[in-house]
Amino acid sequence: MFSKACEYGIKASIFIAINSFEGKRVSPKEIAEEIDSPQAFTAKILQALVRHGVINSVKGAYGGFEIDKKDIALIKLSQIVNAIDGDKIYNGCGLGLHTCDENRPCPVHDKFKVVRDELKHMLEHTSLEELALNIKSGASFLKTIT
Amino acid sequence: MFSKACEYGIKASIFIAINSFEGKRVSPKEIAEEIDSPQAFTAKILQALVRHGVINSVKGAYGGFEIDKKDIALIKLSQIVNAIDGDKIYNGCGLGLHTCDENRPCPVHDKFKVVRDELKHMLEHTSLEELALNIKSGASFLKTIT
DNA sequence: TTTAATTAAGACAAATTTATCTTAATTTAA
DNA sequence: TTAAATTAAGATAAATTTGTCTTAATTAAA
Repeated sequence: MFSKACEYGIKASIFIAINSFEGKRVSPKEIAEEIDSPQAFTAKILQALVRHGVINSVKGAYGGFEIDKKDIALIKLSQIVNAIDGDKIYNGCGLGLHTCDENRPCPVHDKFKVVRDELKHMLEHTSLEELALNIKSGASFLKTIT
Repeated sequence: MFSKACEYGIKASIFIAINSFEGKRVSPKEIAEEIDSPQAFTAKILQALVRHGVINSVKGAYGGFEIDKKDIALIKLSQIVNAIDGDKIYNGCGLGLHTCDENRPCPVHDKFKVVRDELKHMLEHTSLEELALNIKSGASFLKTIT
């Protein structure tokens, strides 16, 4: 469903959010350890999230990645997915037709639309805040137990 | 959402079904032309569909691919997707965790479940027959206009 | 039985995604 | 101002997916 890059991006954003609640910046190393992802690849994804304004980076000593506390509740999964995978999840045809719309639909256009609308709704209504709070409370987890 | 292989597999199956209604077998060449896909790659996917019993192949002169008429209404999209992409669409964790269940869910487990269940339901309740009939009636299309 | 037509299979190649490594640029603090 | 700590960027490599090509195996019909 999502690319690996997107999976890492979501998990990294959650971990950054958790730490930003406490005013702490985190490094790619910490992030990669906490979400069980390849560090250098994760760093690339963080760069993309910074470019898209989802997270902030501070260079130099005592630097790291962070998210403005007041933004955490406003950031939706859709923004993270969009920053990394683009909008193909919204606009792409289920069967890969270049143009697929009501006028000239692919065979699964209507059926696919229901599923995609559900996905879209989920992404647009799920905030980083609620995901981060669930991790903090122990209701969900960022990686498999070692 | 689906792999290219899966997209081609679905479109190919629909085209084969349409022709099987009329008792005609079709070749990989015809199929690839009709669904606008790379021929040799499509042939590989057809082999997988044959191995999984979704379609039949007949070698030699006057051979080609076909589907038993009586099966067309019974074949569901889920069988095609499963033959090509496996069951990861059903069992995989939205964030790639190796184990993700009610006991130890990933951050999007519940939210993702709703979307995946919708997709699963769609795939399991959409028959090759209805997709093929919609193409025949001109209500949907297998490729973009040239 | 032979030939022509066809799918099957496997080796290969290209493109994309995932992952790593090295160096540059920036920033804070001493 | 210098040094240390950090992210940014770009080159490279590995893995996977997508796509191609050649040859083998099979089959129907003449």
